[in-house]
Amino acid sequence: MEPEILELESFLPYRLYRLADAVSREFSKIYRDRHGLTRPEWRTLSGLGQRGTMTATALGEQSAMHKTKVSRAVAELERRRWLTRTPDENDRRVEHLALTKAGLAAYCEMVPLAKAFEGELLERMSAAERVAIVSSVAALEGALEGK
Amino acid sequence: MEPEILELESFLPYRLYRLADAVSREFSKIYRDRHGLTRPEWRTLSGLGQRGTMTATALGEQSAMHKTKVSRAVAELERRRWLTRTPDENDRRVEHLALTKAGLAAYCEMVPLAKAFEGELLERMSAAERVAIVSSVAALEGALEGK
DNA sequence: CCAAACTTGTTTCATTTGTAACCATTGAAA
DNA sequence: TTTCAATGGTTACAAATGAAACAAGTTTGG
Repeated sequence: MEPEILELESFLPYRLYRLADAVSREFSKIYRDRHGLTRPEWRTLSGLGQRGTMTATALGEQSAMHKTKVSRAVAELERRRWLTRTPDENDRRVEHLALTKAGLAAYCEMVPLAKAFEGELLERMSAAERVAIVSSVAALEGALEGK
Repeated sequence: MEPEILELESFLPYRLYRLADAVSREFSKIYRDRHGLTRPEWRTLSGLGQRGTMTATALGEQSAMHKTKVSRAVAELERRRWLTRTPDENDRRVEHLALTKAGLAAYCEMVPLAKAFEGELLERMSAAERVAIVSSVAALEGALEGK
């Protein structure tokens, strides 16, 4: 009997991973070249810039990072004096993180670059494709939920 | 002036990466639990199963892996006696890789599991969404090309 | 023919990552 | 209360990764 074949190039998990990896790699050049940030550091900066003040746990949830990544990213941004920690008054295990002026400046510099990157990508697609990518990513996320 | 905000949760590179990571992680359980394979090893097995015989360079191109990943994955599969190397007759730098009986058996066991995984995901989406995900991933890949 | 440039594939080293153990603190139960 | 499980966060260790140097072989241009 013929062995059943899997075509890797069109296998969804592979396809998706390769695309995301390529996009992420391309985008990472921006924050790497600009500020020497790693992806966890960029996400941390981004999360705090967006929300203002967050705990490490909240950061991990928002940006889908393991707590060790968060811990290390926060440590590095603190070393740069891009963020400060404020102990919670009621629960002494918790720290509230917030960007300093320098951190906020870096964030404000990055935001337009990030939007421009995303814009350039979307610009090269038709309007229908733009809708399709957003909605089908959501659909697939939903499909994965139940597994 | 208000600082411009980036909403990470809907930022395409993040969105895409998170989805691909989740899908890949879920799928990786299958080859990890079953055979203790890493992702590069799985891709190598998959490439050779699909194509029969390939060089390391070809494997890297097909499955978007850095040559060091290929090198290490091949070494591990060889250690397991899942593949053999045959020196090229004309160019002694090149080795042709092929699965052994044991390697092929593992591949044949994995293929239906992989297809079932993909099928279960797609099954949870509407027909329109299935079309949309495939075509919009292709469109985005195309858009990234030109960058 | 021969040196320089290039290709294939491996190895080395530094960095990044994930797992698990860990510390400190809190909340809940006995 | 006192103990025990759960939580927030860090650290230690092992594995995975990427960049760059490398060895071996091949091609090309003078």
